[in-house]
Amino acid sequence: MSARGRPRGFDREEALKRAMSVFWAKGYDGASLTDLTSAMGINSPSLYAAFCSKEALFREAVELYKRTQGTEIWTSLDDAPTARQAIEHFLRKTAISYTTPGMPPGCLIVLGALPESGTNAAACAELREERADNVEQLRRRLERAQAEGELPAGADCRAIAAFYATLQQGMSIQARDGADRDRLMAIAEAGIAAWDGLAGSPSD
Amino acid sequence: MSARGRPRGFDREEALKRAMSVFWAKGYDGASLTDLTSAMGINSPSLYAAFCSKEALFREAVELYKRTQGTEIWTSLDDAPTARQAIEHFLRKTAISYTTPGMPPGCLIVLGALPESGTNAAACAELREERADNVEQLRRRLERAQAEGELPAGADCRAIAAFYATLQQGMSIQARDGADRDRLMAIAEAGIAAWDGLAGSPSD
DNA sequence: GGTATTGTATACCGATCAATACAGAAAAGA
DNA sequence: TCTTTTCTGTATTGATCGGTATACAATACC
Repeated sequence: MSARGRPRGFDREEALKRAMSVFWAKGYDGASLTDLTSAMGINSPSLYAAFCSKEALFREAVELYKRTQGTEIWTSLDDAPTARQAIEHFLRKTAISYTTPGMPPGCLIVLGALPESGTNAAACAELREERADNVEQLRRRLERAQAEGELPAGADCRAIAAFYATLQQGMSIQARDGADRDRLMAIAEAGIAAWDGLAGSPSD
Repeated sequence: MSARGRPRGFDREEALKRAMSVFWAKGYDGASLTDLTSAMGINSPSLYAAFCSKEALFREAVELYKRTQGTEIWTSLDDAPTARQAIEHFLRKTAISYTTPGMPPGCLIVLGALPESGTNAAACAELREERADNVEQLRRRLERAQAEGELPAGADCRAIAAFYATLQQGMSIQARDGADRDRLMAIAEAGIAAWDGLAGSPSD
């Protein structure tokens, strides 16, 4: 690696981690450069030299978030032997992840940038795509269960996937509103109790 | 009425209606005074003379929203003869209200101001209280059903209420993400299909 | 008409926004 | 040592933020 010139005086990964926390807590628009730089312990020129722009920094923060936060929510989807167990893990891990001590409540992907809410067209579009991806992951797991005979052929996997994704997104708002882990877990358990009604009798 | 002085040159109610639309579409922080005044067709001094401040205008906009938008969602709660039918109406009216043509998708109460997301401590607190009120309304209806014997004595009304409120809040995000009425209705139907699992076997 | 009262339009306030110009500091290569 | 390269701190950019001072216009009361 060509390490010409003055070496960087801060840990890029650590600074990114702190930027992620700020975006997570305040959203893209709510996180000012002053918020970011003071949390990262650097000045704005250093931020722009290392991350190009607020938007690029946000993109990297989202990548870091996906890589490090609540990963078990999605890995357990495919690992669980049945779709029912997959959904159980999905909801319970969500309840736990959204109330991690020392971390902002709720999910960066869900709360980080609502569409049409600000100047952040790119950030909005990126998060919306992530959310759409999440619904797809759920749908694929349910269709697998359908192929394996766990779900009846008539089950509307698309609707059930949207249902659980919607519930999870609502849990972000609940967490942000102050719901503690027990309260979130009770919602998760209700979602699990809902499974039989959904898997058994698909809506017409 | 003391109509001393120069009469107001615009319709206050109409201007408030337009302000509500702007807040609804962009949220408290996302709605700039320029957005508001240009939508309302007035200049900022007129806005401040009529509504005192952005925060007070937002408060009035929220009141107007509660008074005019999706009222059937909540009136049908008490009107429906059974809790099951109440929840059916609740979810279906939500799907319809959140995708009203010509109106911003989703709900102002849910999307208007996320906690910790900006400079709007008062606006956040107000909306959070509204959301908590909504959960309470659901809980009261379920407890009534419990008293009437529709729900078993062991049912966790608080958890079921939180579950449906959470689902509804998630539907706001789905709507804002572009889900059309059919898609939202499919989620609502899934929520209805979930009822039996919830009402029959309360989570331990 | 004259005065008091109230609304409107223009132009502006200090603060903050995201983003940079610039100069000095710290390293590598010659 | 000297040049080149890159990073850092200070100070600043133009734009926009929510909110107003001021002058003028339009009405009611007298």
